Formats: sequence, C-alpha cells, structure tokens
Amino acid sequence: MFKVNKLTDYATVLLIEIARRKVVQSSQHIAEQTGIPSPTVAKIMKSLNRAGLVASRRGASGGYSLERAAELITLADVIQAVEGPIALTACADTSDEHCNIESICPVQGKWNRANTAVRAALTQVTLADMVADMTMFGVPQHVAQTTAAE
Amino acid sequence: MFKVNKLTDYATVLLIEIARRKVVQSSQHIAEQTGIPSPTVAKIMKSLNRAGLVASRRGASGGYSLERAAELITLADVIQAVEGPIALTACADTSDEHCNIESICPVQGKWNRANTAVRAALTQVTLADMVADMTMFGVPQHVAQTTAAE
DNA sequence: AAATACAGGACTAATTCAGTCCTATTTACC
DNA sequence: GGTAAATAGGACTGAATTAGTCCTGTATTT
Ligand code: FES
Ligand code: FES
Repeated sequence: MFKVNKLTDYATVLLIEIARRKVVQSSQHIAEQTGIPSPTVAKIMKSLNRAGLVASRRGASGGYSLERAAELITLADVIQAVEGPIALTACADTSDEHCNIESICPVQGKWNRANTAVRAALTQVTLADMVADMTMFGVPQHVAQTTAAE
Repeated sequence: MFKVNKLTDYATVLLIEIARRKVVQSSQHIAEQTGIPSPTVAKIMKSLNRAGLVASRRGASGGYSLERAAELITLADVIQAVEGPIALTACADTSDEHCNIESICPVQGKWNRANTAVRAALTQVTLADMVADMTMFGVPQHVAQTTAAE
C-alpha cells in the first residue's frame, strides 16, 4: 500500500491538537491529550520544530505552539518534516528541489513529472483543511480510543 | 523519505521496455534487457498481469505484451498493481474508493482530501510521459548499471 | 539553586519489503 | 502424443526500514 509513515499520521494529530488550543503546551501534555506515548510525541515534536512548523520554549512552563496559522501549514510541510524530502524514487538529492546529477540519472528523468505532481497535490492540502474535514464528520479527535475499544 | 517501493520503480522500467518493442517478450528476456534479476521480474510481471496492465501468453514462445497503449497506463495504475491501493493512511478499505466505516473513523476523515489529491496527481502521469521524459535526457534506460559502476 | 522542559542522538525491537524457489498449469512444436 | 517452454500462484527467508525507548546535555522559569 502506498502510504505515509505512521509517525506522519501522528504528527497531524499532534498539530491539530496544538492548533485547537492556542496556548503553549508541553510535549507531555500533548501526549496525554492525544493518547500517543510521550517519548514518541517528544521525538515527533523535535522534527516539527527543526522544520520550523512549531515554535518551542524551553524551561519550566515551556512547550510548543504553532509557528504560523494552520491555513499556512501544508501536508507537504508535515511529511517533509517527519520523513524528509518528497521524492518518489531514491535519489542523492537531499537539498532543495532539483538534484544536480539528474541529467545523468536514468531513474529520475522519468519520475520528475510524478514528483512534481505529488508535491503539488500535497501542498494544496492544509492543516486547516484536515481540521475541517474531521469536524465535518462530527468526531472530536480524542474519541479515537473510545471507538477503538471494541 | 516519502517514496514508492523499489519494485514499483522496477515495474516502470519493465513496462517501458515492453512498450518500446512491440512484440511479446518472455519474462526471462525482459530481465536480460533491463538487467533486473529474472525471478524478481517474474514476480512483478505477475502483479502487472493480475492488474490487467499486461496481457500474458503461456507456453512456448509465450510472454507478455501491453494490454493497452502507453498513453492509457497511468502511474496510479502501476502503483496500485504492485503495492495495492493508494491510501495515505492505513484503513480497513481494500476495495473500491470509499471505506464504509469512514463515518466513524477519526483518522480517515482528515486524510480523505489528501488521498484524493494524490490519486489525481498520479493519474495524470502516464507511461508515455515517462518514456518522453527519459528520452528527453537522452539516456537509454539500460545505462543504469554503467553509470552506477563508479 | 532547583525543577521543568526541550535538543540531540544512540540504541533495540518490530514490521515491512525484496528476493528466491518450488509446484502446477497452459501452450507450441515436433 | 510427448516434450520443452513459459506463465500462475504461493510459501518462505534474509535484508532493510521504521517505530519506539532511553540517556545525556542545555536552556529557562521560579
Ligand atoms: S540521483 Fe538525483 S536525479 Fe537520480
Ligand atoms: S478505517 Fe476506513 S476510514 Fe478509517
């Protein structure tokens, strides 16, 4: 199945939780709210911070908050933060958008168009969209565990 | 990194090889042409056949040929054939397009839009496009090994 | 100064993927 | 009709990736 990492799915849950409450929340607190184990939450939050999606504050009463509005955070951003670059096939390119040896690489040529198309698709979907789609179904996200219980 | 399986990349190489020569080719022969190990080629070809992307002929002088024109085979088709359904997050849905429990599933709601967008993106890219992109770079695909050899 | 919370990274366990191989069935050709 | 060529299906193993945990260090508040 063609899918994103589990951690990426978690990441969206965490970001949505942070977006809902506007205040700074500790990694620990977010874990309790979402039901995701706190070491894992900590790991993901570090990635999100390094990618500049959330702002962090150290020390007592520190924690995380969104760096920008949910409308400005795209799925492409989240995936890149957690999994690294969006490139449908393995490539030496880790940096920007274009690989500098692609002219001699027989693999990338054919996947270029696909990469671009997928990146564009994922850039169209924002965090705000995901929140909207969720509430459309009338399900507050912390019900996850309740419904899972048989 | 957000990427497709290695086998899916192989599959595109195989399909391109089949598209170039118009005749029926055996799995063995395709393996020799592309440099991909023949048991692996056999495995992939079976998937492609089950998905209806290639036609097979058993028996002596049998082999595979494209079921339809390269313009009509999309990347979404290839990925689905090799990896199964395109669903960015795990879901009970294995069948068509819609999961029948999605109304009570807090995960899928938020990913629905993304799934649709990615599927659409991958449907836009055809095998014919990939061939064109490759030849644009002037690299016949079997050079892969040559360039890889340091 | 002490407590709280993030930063970075090493490490292990679990899962998934890639690759191989075996047996059965179908078809061409002599 | 018999033999060889080729696909169909599926079981199995080893490799690679991912998920999850934990430890040590640094910054900040009280
Ligand atoms: S390695 Fe970058 S284009 Fe192939
Ligand atoms: S399991 Fe199908 S929508 Fe969640």
